[in-house]
Amino acid sequence: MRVTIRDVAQRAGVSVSTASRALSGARPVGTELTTRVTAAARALGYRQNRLASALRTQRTGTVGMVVPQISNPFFPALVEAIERSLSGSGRQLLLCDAQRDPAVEAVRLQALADRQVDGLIVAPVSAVASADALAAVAAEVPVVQVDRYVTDADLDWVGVDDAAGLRLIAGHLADVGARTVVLVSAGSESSTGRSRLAGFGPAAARHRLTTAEPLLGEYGIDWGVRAADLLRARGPLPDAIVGGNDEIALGVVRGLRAAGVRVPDDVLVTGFDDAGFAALADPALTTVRQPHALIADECVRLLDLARAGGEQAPRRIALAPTLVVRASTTRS
Amino acid sequence: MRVTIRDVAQRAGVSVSTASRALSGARPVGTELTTRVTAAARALGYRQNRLASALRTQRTGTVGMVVPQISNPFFPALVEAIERSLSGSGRQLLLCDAQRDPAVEAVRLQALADRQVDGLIVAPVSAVASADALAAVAAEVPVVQVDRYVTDADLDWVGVDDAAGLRLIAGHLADVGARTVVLVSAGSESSTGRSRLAGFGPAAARHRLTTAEPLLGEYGIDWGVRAADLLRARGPLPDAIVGGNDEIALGVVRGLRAAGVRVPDDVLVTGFDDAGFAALADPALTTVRQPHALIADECVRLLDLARAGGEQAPRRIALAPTLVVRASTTRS
DNA sequence: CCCGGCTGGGCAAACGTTTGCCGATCAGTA
DNA sequence: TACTGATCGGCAAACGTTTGCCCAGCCGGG
Repeated sequence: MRVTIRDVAQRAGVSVSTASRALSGARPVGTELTTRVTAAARALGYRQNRLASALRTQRTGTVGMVVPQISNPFFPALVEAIERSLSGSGRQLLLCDAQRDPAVEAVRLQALADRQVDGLIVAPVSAVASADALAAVAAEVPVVQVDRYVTDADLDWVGVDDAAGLRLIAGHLADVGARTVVLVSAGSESSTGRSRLAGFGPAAARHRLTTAEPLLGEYGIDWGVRAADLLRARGPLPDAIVGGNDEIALGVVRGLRAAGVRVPDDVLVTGFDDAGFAALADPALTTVRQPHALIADECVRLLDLARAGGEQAPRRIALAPTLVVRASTTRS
Repeated sequence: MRVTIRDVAQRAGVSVSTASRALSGARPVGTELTTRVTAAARALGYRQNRLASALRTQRTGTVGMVVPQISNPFFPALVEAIERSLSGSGRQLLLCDAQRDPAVEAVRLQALADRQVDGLIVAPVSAVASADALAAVAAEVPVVQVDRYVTDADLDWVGVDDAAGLRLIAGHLADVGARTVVLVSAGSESSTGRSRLAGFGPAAARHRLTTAEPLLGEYGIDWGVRAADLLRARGPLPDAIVGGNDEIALGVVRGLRAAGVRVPDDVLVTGFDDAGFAALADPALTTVRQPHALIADECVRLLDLARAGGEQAPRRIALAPTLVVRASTTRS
């Protein structure tokens, strides 16, 4: 049988309420009693039953998170950052995987809400198919979207400033002498695909880069490989290929290589996200690093704000990324 | 105010206990009442408060997991598998990151125990420094170790059969004509380092491979790079280099490349784990794939067993890996 | 007609906390 | 001395469930 606050109170010779107050500091308790209670607690090895506490206070000290797929290397980094950001205030992360399926995602969201999490951080699987479940759960508990967002829902969002990232890339490519660039990215099912596409044109124009028609598929290495072929079939290659994320970029590199095109000697390639393997790939990938820690902090801050402040206009926070130059755009 | 079982009972015109029994099926309830209760629950959109339920039943339907570092690409795959395995029985995973620090790990373990998780799945940070905290928490809740284990604690463990993995690698290397091999792995702080070292010699001998003195450092790409240099300094390279995990192997490839040694043309390299980037690397890495799903299922099974069966001798379950042959050992 | 057993509904007590309220004690002031 | 207010301990009621126990009703057997 675990030791309860009742045992502590008994050993300290005080009432349960006094013990509770002495331990939690909810109200001042005489110094002598306080020491007696804390001594008793230590002696007995008392540790609070968070469940009972949560039932009473309506606060679990737990934040739920749902990611589309944890094995997608972008998310572990984010999870880690959020876990760290939360642990600063003694909270825990309850993590779920949506298995890339909006139906699974809906179940997970409900399960987390049933567990009375204090807040929910969600990277929605789909910009449209995830909307209903997200809206439903947002009615019960503060929700912050991260990385991706659903359309038609007035929910907070925190992510990277895609336009800024593309400006960084365009600037860098211009610096190393590229004149013509083409974007290979994901289509508009995901919000990031949409905004990276939107940001590309202006960024290129700003640095006087000539662009060709973008190739839009899906985030994934396979699409990158295929896009490389399509690109070669289209005629002479551009000076640089801008990948919508690191996986696409890596696929492009692989596809070009298979055809005897060398990176970076014949064509430059850039990624987006700075997922773990971007540095490990060969050639190491020039990319744009998402500010994980900042994103995480911002998510947590918005959750706290939502709890404190009640209803407000949804906030959309786009944080500035940084450029990471590696071998894939460095001519030796 | 959320709708409680009380509201459901009221609307159905029955007592709270009947409502509870009708919904949970804990005891048979007349068919008419059952339908009335379920109809009321649906109409009101009732969803059980898991906290209250857990407080009463002493079962949270939540399993805690602590990993050394979620951004280490091996763990997301494991987390995903375990999450999936648990969701089959309607349970949730409460994930924590130990930030590679036994002290943080201890805090996380306690925090999970305080939240009354039904079980704990832990990949200990350190074979020795993690032992005390793990033993302490194991006194309160069933614990299963995964991947790594601590010495001097009688706790269940589930992981991969390192010896079998090395036999697969040795056999494959012998098949492709290698005669001399050397192991580059991690030292004995981690249990896997120890057992992979132990398995290497016999596996090589079985396939009549000549071995040289192993190089032992730590899991990580940097050590691989350094080891490649050490190896070259030592004299003529072996036919094949066996990495203790994929990161080391990739580091070795990089180190060799930098010195103008080609993989696989000049020397073969293998990894271990089949982390996500192993397939993405260039050359794609021949490696041994951990059976994530099996490991996950086994962890969950052991936890359930521990809850049901009470105290028993600790079980150590080593599951057979499979060989994945890729470019790093394929001479064209 | 009586009795025993079974079915199924409801009361109320838990689970381990927190907290509103009451009242006791004590110091300070008139 | 009496009164006021502040300080602080304790009682007991919550939080939302589940479940042990009791009891009513009913059926079948003797």
